[in-house]
Amino acid sequence: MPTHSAYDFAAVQKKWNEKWETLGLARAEDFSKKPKKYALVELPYPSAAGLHMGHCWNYTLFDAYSRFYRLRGYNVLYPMGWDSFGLPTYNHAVKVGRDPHEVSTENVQIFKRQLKELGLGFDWEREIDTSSPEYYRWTQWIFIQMYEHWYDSNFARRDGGIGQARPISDLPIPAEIKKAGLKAIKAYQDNFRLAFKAKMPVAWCPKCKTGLANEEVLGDNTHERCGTVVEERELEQWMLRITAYAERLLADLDTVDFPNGVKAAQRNWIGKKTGVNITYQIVTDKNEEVGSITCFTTRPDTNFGATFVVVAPENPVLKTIASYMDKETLLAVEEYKKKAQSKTKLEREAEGKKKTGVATGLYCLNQLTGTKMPLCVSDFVLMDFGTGAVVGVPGHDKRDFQFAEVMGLPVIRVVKNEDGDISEITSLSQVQEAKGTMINSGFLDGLDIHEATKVITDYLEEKGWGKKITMYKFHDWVFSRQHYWGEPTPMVYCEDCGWNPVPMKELPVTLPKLDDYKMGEDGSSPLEKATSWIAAKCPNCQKDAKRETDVMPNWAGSNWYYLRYLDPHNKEKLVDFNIAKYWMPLDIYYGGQEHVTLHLLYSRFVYKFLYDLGSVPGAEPYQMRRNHGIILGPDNRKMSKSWGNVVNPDQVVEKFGADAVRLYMMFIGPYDSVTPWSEKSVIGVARFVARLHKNLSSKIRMVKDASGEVGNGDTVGLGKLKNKIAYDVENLKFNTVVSSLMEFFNKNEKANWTEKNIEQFLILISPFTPYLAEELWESLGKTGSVHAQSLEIQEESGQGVEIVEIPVMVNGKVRARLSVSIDEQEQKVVDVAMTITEIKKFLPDGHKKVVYVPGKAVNFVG
RNA sequence: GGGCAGGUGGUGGAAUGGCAGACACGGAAGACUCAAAAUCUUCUGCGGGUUACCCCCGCGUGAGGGUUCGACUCCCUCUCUGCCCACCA
Repeated sequence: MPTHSAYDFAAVQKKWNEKWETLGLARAEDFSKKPKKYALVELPYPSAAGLHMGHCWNYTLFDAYSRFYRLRGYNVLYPMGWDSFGLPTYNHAVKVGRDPHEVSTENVQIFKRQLKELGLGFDWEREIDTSSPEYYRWTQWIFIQMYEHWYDSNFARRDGGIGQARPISDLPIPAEIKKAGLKAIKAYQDNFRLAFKAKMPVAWCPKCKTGLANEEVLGDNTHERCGTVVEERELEQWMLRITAYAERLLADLDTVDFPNGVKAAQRNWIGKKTGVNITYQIVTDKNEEVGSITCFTTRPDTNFGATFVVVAPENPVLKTIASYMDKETLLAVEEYKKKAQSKTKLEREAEGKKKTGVATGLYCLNQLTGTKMPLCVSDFVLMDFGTGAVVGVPGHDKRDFQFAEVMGLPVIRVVKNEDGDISEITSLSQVQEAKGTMINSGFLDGLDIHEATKVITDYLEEKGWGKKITMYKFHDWVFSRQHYWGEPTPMVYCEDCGWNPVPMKELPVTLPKLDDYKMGEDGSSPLEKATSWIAAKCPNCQKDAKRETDVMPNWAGSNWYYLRYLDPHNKEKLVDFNIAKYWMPLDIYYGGQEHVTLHLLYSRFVYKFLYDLGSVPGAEPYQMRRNHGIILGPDNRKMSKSWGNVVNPDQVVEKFGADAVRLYMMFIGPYDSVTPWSEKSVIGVARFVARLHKNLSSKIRMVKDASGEVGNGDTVGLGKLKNKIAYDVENLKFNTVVSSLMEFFNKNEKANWTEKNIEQFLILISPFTPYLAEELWESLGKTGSVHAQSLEIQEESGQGVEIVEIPVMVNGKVRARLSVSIDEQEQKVVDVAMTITEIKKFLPDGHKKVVYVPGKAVNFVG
């Protein structure tokens, strides 16, 4: 029931939803001569629960944005699609015993209905669905391209940069490999392919029964989707060599307009560090040499203070020296290994304070000092960073100090603090990590630590003890999932020929329908039971072979979807190059903070790869990125079923009308804020919509009765309002768009409006309240849709003399106001200002100075 | 531990270095009504003065300093909150 007026918004919405369906108002035109604008919101994951408020918020803001730019004469592309592969749909389908294809199709229908009922004008002719074979054919194509390319980091690129993906056939093969035959050549090539298979320890979710990428495992060691504590398993997995693109992913961040936080997060995620790999010989207590260990360090300057070496329990070096360790020690190492693999966040935090470890009984030789450093094992050293081994400098690294304390290892000071302190280091608080000059360090003594780092690095390289190295924190991307609802990996395994890609003309490899979609109890994919689907011919020798049963992760389809909107029905190519050239890069990409290191980084990688292939026109897909905020529940907590504070979009649209909900989405706060839903505030904008309807309806009646002659045109500032809103929309300040509209209407509600004023006002509000504007446009007797009009915005310049009211201040305190022409002479303004009674009252007898800023302020200083 | 973003009324939030608190919610009073809802009108940062009224004065954007004729805005120090990453060598 509408509660605020006689405005029957439900009927109006129904009427226009039906009419708009056929008009194609949001159609974007390839190669149009109008300026293009490609605005993208992250495509949703369609779930049975329907849209949540966050979707409504994001999509409404950019619907308004798109409509506004269309009115301003832009060729706007604002598309929508479905990221429909993924675990939630699969899990839901299995739970209710149905085919995920059907469940997914139904969910899409729910979403589409809801989007339309909010008046969101997407270009539906470009709709895509990542789980449709026509779409994932190209996801598979990208995978095969990666398989058939390697990264030549010395290749001179056409844009002047260094490093490019090249066909695997261009990979130089060493002579001895060539001699060894085809199998050896293939094995060699496999080491360089951008998509390759490798045995990897992989996080395994026992609930979802699938392997996960590191990125899908949260800090507390749980699966981000279901919250289950993950285990670790070794599996043969497809990997994508994203690390090959690390430098370009870093460097090109400078060329795009992303928020600082996003750039910082990506840099941090890539985690580039330069340092030195130092190799130490491992010796027994009888100085028998039994092996060697390489440690990565960013602080070689402190190496004179090194007193021990610690390796991760998983470090393979331990196997090679196992025969020199006693049984007890080996058992202890095994314990640490298990612990390292199943630690929760709480356990890690507890151990952050107290470290434990075990000494192997072996030693590493510090060539600098000639001392024997005990070789220890501890789980505070991580296998997946650096070399999985650390040289311990307890005097100048807090973790090393804690470890030394527990293990009773010596602490040597090699850096003099800035305050000159050179006392013995006996407590954690004395451990100085960042500043100082070298002491007790032979030829380094007296050098600043940064200078010392350079000197020692060169020295170590010269001696052959160490090697300068650049390290990255992130890893190649595990691209296999052991479940059903994803893109089949288009690879076939032949006993004789090994892995080969499915020929292009046979794509897509479609996901087979099954009788039973449940996971096997051992965690095997239901696809493994699809024997007739698995059976394939080897693309190379035509013998019987088997399909890959692992599917791709849910990021696979969403990595490149924005390209398919450009050319969604192309059967020959992923996207036509010239169409891509017209639309790319995206003008703005609006999405969630949670995607900045996953989707946003990986999709940049995929785009760069496609750029190397010559399939797309530029090196970066997103010219501008903005992150959306979060709408909390009315109780200021994150909306969640468990709190019972979820606000349902359907219900609020029914209660307040789509226009009011849209306006509230704009009005709720800055586009990137975290702010609670407040039904009280919805009432405010609903009142405004009702007032607009009532008041403008009667104005329209008056104008029509008097044949357009009644208005005397005393509307104040419609031109200024247009400029203000244009500025606000450009800067995504949607909340002040609404307040400006309210302010204008409050001022002019009772004025007489000319027909022209009403017309212009309706066009102006149409992006924000599309139904109301269209309805009133019709009752004004206008032909065509209000959304197909153009909005004239006058530039500020050339308007003649502008009068502004400026504050007149005495000693910085406002005492009066004064209306002046913006280009009035200073002396004249000051003279007038001095005659104001208020000013005379406060002006000291002999004021020293007057500051006049034209159009801004006058300030008398005493 | 690192990174990023913030701190403005009772609430959500406005403010290219130039009138702090726009706009809205909530609240108060009044109009309409048998009454209520809805709607409309006026007031609403804090403290004080004059309080018959117009008004007048002081204080105020997390704290402290700095730059400036002038600072919510720029700089420094500190503090608190939120988010992200984190035994990253």
